[in-house]
Amino acid sequence: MTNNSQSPKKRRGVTIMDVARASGVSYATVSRVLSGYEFVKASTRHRVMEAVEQLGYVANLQARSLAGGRSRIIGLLVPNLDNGYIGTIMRGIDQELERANYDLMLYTTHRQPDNESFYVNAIANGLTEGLLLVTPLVATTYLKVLREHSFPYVLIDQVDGADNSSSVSATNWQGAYEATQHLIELGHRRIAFITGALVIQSAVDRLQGYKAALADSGIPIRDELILEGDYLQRSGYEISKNLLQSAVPLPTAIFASNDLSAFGAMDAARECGLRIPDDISVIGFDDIPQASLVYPKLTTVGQPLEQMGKVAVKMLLEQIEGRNHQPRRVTLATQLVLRDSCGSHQVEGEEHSNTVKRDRRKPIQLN
Amino acid sequence: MTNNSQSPKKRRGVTIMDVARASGVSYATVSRVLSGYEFVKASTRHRVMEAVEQLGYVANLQARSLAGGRSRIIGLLVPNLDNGYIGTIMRGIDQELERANYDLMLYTTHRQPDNESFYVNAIANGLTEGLLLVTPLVATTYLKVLREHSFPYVLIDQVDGADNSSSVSATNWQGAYEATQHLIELGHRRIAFITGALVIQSAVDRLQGYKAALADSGIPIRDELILEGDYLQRSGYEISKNLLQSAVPLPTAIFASNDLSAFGAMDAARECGLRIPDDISVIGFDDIPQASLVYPKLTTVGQPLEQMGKVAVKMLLEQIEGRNHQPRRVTLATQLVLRDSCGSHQVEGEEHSNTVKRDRRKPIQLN
DNA sequence: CTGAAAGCGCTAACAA
DNA sequence: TTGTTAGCGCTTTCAG
Repeated sequence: MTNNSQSPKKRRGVTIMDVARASGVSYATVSRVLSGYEFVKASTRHRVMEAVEQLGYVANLQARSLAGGRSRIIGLLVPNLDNGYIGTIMRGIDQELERANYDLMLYTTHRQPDNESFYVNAIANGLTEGLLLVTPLVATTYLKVLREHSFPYVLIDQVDGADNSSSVSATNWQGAYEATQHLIELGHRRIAFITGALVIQSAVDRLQGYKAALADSGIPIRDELILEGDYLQRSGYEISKNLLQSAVPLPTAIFASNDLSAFGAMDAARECGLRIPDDISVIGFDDIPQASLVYPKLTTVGQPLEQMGKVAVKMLLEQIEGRNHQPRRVTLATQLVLRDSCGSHQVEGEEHSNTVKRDRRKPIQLN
Repeated sequence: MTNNSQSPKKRRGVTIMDVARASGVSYATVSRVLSGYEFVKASTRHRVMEAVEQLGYVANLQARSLAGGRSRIIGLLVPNLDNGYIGTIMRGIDQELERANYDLMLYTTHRQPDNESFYVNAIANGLTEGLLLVTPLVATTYLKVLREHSFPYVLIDQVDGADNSSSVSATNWQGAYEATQHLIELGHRRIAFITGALVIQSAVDRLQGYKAALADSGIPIRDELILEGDYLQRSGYEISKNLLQSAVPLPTAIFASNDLSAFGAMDAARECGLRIPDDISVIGFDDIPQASLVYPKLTTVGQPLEQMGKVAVKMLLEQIEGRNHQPRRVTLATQLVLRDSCGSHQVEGEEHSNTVKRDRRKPIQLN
């Protein structure tokens, strides 16, 4: 009978026992050395380390974690991997995790949005020491689960309105305000706004910022210029197409709630024979990597995505390592990134009035 | 003395024991039910499942895996997360993993390229059931380790020349051949080529494909038009800048070994006052998402990155699930993606000769 | 069909 | 300073 077992066999590596044998101590001592326990005779430590080296021993995370140790793994829950947005945040997360010597488990939920709660369960029960959530559309139901277990987690680019969760987000309101103001200063008066899905707080904040800026400049808010989108390029395109084909007079600028929908708007504008920025200005939000690749390069409100990832990790580790358990809400500043998709517009029958100037951070000029 | 333990306390969830108690069976039976063991009385199974449901039991992966079960986690080792390339592959991986109900552990090695072997160790010894490697620059040393442990792994976009590893890659040679041929058919004769790092097999293959196409068309291969790059935008830029400032006569087309360096080439061309594709054509390789966003949209050799991810997962699972252990090398077809960055060039003193036509797959026209 | 029991590799008291 | 030992939660024989 041949020995081709059907089930995958577990191949075992060098264990702590092997090291113990090789260095002539009990395996508890090996464990002590490995965990950096202080009171081990230097010579013993030395011998153990040598054996470790020699045998190429690497700890078995699961056993360690099962036995009450630390897995040094944190989980990242994201809706999908479809655009640079997540990727950029991940880069920040990854960098910070590296510094702290943690590993990353990636959970994608593009699957069953409802079932996210299952994940959370599995995770909380499982090998992860903490969770990073980039899930704008979460049914906040499972945040409760996490909190009940006092399981460490941090929300990214999302706040937990009712409850108190730690979160990292950006100045959505202000970013939108400044972007709008920028357009106004360029002379635009008819500024269309494409929202994100309005169940998302950040989307609402951006809308409010837009409205506030208009109001502060005494420009009437026209409902027909506010279109509800969902942060996707496709909807940005369709909404804009529709708008540009029907609105009279045409808006002279479109402010899209995120870069992706701004790309859609650009496509639509082009298809309608409009030149950007000559005939119409477009401004986005996020500053994902593609923003500087499209043509013309997109002027946008930069979110410090990478930074947000980093900060989130820091906050999470604070919780995990027991330094701080109070929920903290950190808000990072957005910054207007001037590129090529916005141009000035001659306001008819009005000399270029000195529009409201507020104290504000200097936008940066990028290429 | 207050009870604020400094170390993160382990919070325990519902265990198999709880379920056993609740359903009045031994915990071994619960385990059986959970693992889909056939010979359990239907009624028992039912009772157990109910308890599971009711208690919200979720298996502890580590315990399961430690005890010889399956963790259903596979590891992905990547150099970094810096561009859409990895992201696209990941998307494919993720999709396939979802179907098979596995989770993903992400290891980024942008850190210490040397230390990758450490990872492999840690992983092989750890919680992962298999490994996907997207590490073009690996010191193949640790592949040996994996093989010795007969640990399942699959290389993506990379082949293991000497040894026999399972791998998924694309038709690099042919893709480059076709791209070059395309340029030739457009009338180009002076075609510069920016290589990838030539320690990478795919980079070499692409170079060979380029040379072969030239040779087959009777066009001399000029060393001064072959520039060694490293797949990065920056080097693509610098190399091209340099070339465009010094070469006489100028090349009429640049074939960059990947999209990123093609972007660099485009930047350089623009800076030199050259219009694309009017003055100079640029063609890339990969077809990362950004390729259709840059201006003009990049004509490129499409690699089925997402598909490669999927196939890699399939192959890995074949190994893990014991269906197939022989190393398999799968090569997926590349496809020329025609966009806007290439134009025809009038060949001087030569009527448009009927260039070599081979049987080839039809390129696709995209926007 | 189901229970009992032996670990998987490691950590963390508890002794010595 | 070091050894002994009891689990962590689960899978898997081995007996019923």
